Amino acid sequence: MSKCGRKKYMKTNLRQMTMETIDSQQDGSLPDSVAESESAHMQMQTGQNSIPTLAQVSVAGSSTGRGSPAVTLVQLPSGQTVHVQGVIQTPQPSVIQSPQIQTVQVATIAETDESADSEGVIDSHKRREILSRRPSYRKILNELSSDVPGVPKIEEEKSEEEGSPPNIAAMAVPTGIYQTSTGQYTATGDMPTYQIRAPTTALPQGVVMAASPGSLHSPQQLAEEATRKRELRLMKNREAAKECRRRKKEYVKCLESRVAVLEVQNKKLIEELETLKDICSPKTD
DNA sequence: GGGCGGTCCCGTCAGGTTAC
DNA sequence: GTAACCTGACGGGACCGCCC
Repeated sequence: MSKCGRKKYMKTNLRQMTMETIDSQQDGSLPDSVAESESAHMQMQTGQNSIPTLAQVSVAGSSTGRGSPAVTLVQLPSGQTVHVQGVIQTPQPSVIQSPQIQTVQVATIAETDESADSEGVIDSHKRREILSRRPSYRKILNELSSDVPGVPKIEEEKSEEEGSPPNIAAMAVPTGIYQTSTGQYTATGDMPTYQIRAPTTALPQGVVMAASPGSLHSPQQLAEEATRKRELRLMKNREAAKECRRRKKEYVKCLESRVAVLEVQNKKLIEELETLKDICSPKTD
């Protein structure tokens, strides 16, 4: 396999992994609505399907308020009711909660309502859903940031006329944003290069933004105009690609931190389950 | 030192999405 | 309807570490 072939193979794998992560969250495996079924969630998280129903769990009241700890009423087999403060305190939106979820839900409703539709139409819709592009990283993260205080908001890119000089790739990168799980980005290799690198994207000095089409007469002028337009388009696309990659990095980093949080939550839930088991189990003296 | 694998970043293209 | 924007995919270069 050639080098490029390898790279594509790895890139494809990475993409698949990312999409699998997204899928696994979109299919409801994350505690988006813990308050709805905490007992079921506990079993799901621990993977112990054989555990008999030890106690009936209900959540008292606090599911609507963000930040307020949920008090869980645990009804023991003996009839005794125990107040347990849950580990999960707020229904937290998934990191990749996005309009796409809504789209799928709408599609589901539509399918239900219009059950007389032909399967072909439904299939084409489903295919469309599957193939449709995800919302942009900025959109996803900005929606997140509006829900979750800890999530940084991706800044709107400032246009050159109002922002930094165009020949400096000044990006509002939070400290440590490039630190991945492997820590490779923290090395002094790539980051400074990324920030300091003088862009090769600046338009040639002679390139004017646009000439009025009416003033173009000769084929040479038309060709020059076409060249200018192409260079302008390439330059914009270059910048857009950079910005897109930056957002993607931020998005991935956000996912990673989300995973870390969920792992901690999961661990606490397991501990809580063990505690409840101890409480509920008959004492063998 | 040179080859090789792994990783990262970049520019470009193509095609989908969005805004007007 | 279309220009502008966004992003996946591709090809390529650079860098680093390992092995011979």
